[in-house]
Amino acid sequence: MTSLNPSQQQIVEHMEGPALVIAGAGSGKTRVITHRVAHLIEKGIPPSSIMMVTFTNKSAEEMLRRAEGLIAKREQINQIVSGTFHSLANRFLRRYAPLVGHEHNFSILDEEDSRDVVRAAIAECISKSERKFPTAAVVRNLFSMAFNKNVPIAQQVEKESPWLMDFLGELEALHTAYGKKKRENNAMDFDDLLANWHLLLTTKPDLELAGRIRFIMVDEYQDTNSVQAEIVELLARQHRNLMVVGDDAQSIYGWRGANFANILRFPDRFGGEVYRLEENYRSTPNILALANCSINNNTAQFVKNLYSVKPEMEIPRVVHVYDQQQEADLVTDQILYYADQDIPLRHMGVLYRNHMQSAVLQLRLTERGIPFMVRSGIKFFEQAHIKDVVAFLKVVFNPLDEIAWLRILKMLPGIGNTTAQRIFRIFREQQAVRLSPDNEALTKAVPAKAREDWLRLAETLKALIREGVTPTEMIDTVRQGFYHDRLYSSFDNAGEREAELKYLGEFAQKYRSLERFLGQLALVGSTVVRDYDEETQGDEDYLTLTTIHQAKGLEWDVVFLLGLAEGQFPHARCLEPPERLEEERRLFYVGVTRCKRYLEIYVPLVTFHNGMSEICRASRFVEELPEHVVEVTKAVGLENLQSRVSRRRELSVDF
DNA sequence: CGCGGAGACCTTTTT
DNA sequence: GGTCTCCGCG
Repeated sequence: MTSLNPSQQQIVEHMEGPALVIAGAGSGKTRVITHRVAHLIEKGIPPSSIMMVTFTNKSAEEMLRRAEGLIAKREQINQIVSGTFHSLANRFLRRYAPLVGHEHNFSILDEEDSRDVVRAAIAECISKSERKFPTAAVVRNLFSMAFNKNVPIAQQVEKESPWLMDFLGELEALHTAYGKKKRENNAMDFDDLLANWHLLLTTKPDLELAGRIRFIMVDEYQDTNSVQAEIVELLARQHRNLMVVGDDAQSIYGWRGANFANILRFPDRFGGEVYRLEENYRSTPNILALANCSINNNTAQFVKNLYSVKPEMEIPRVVHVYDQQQEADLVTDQILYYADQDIPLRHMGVLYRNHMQSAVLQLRLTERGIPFMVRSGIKFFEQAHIKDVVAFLKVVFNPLDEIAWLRILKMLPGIGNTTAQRIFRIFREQQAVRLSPDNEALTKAVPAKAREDWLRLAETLKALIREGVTPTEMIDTVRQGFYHDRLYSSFDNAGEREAELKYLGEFAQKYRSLERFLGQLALVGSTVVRDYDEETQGDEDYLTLTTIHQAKGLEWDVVFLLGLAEGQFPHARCLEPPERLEEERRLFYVGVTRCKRYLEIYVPLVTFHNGMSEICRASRFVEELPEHVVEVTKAVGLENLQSRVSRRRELSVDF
């Protein structure tokens, strides 16, 4: 599609007031937004007064990439206020942090860091009682859920985790302690970014951002939670030029508080035009038929009439396979088959429900020499050695970052949790000391065993705080100096890890300031995954592997959907209540509608569960499809497998 | 108080 | 298969 159709054009030219765009998969949602932004700029609206916001990093990247294709002037693109809610919150708060009780150089806690802070708070304020207190992970998750749904802790516990009712008092005390600790450490977690942004917009409506933004475009509006929706409303309060775009059928973040009722409420709250886009430009009619049949099994879905403008093509395939190994084999074969048909690898995507489902395939692809890029999986920047080195940069940036300090201190032999905390406390009391640990009071707290390494640490830190040191230089300094021995003594694959640290240094070259680099790492980096194939560089052709959640907004000619087994997809935890299951079905819908031409769905007979193989049934999402929309095949040798599997199971042989 | 080993426990999806 | 927790030794 090269030009806009009339209904898209109409939306693009919609100049004033609120507008809601309800648009099906493949109907050009993001396209409408980017064209509209280009249109506004053409009309002379300053780019710096236009905001494009969305929920995930991937869609934010995609949005900006597409805008680049439409707007000639580089500096105009750079001026557009564009990103995820979290990245925009970060930008805004860097400037105004003192108004919410933080310094400008606040740290951003990732999920693991947050858990550590919660753990520390538990240790401090909950006495070891007879009762077994929930783990830090459970507590943190609870806090986050309550925030995302915008309800008090008590209500969240009562509704979703009644087994924690006994701990209600402790949990509330802990929540306070957690907040206090974050303030002491000059740190915000992901939720605080939004909460504080929201707070500023409410209490200081005259701050720069809200007034300057005249046009707001929100993509994937069905994925916003109530806090995000309110932020948008507050930003648009003055000029009311708010356009939200979404598709209730693609709402897949309900589990973290997203509420597609936000879409429904929009006309009541804002009024304005409602547009619908139902023409699908992406998929063949055969794929859409499958998608429509599937989504019609949802009762809480608005009927949508997606129709394709493309000619009929191949029927989507459902392939029954034995297990993940065979699945990986067959998918690899098919990838090579399509490659022979002159379909480049970059037009093929492999999608799955959870990261682990891709592990076997990654191995197979490597063996067969197919270059690929994992868009989501093992989180590269969250591995221990990466975090170890980054901790040094964090304390340079924010000397109050307790988590990072403790991490560093505990690397010294003879220093464990207790000593590390004692040292940190002394350090914090003597604010003036800042980054020079070769200080008397501190040195006294260091056990003799660690004395030598302590001096080396002091030296390293001194080198890092010199004026004008770039993030890359810092990383290299730590890697070659202080961290080198530790790396080789504590990991058996130290060589590999060192190579990854070198890569981290290269990655950091894009960032001159520590603030930008650390921000990137915390907000975007956690999902950036390094390409596994070393040769996958630059413009080389590679296959994409991704979770369905992160595939939203993307499209491929060939799509492989893996692991359509009951319990995996839909996931065992999402069978109840019905809303959960319907969200899973929407997830399937999202996966299917990523595909332009050739869709292959794989159904394994055996899956892994708790380290054991288990027979499972085909996913209901496949079973409930009418015969005419798919072509079902069984992998070679599968005919007798059912009985073979049952027999093995009786003998309880592990296979 | 650090540290290593043994055992329990969970392993959805994202910022 | 990997992380988190607990326990006992030095």
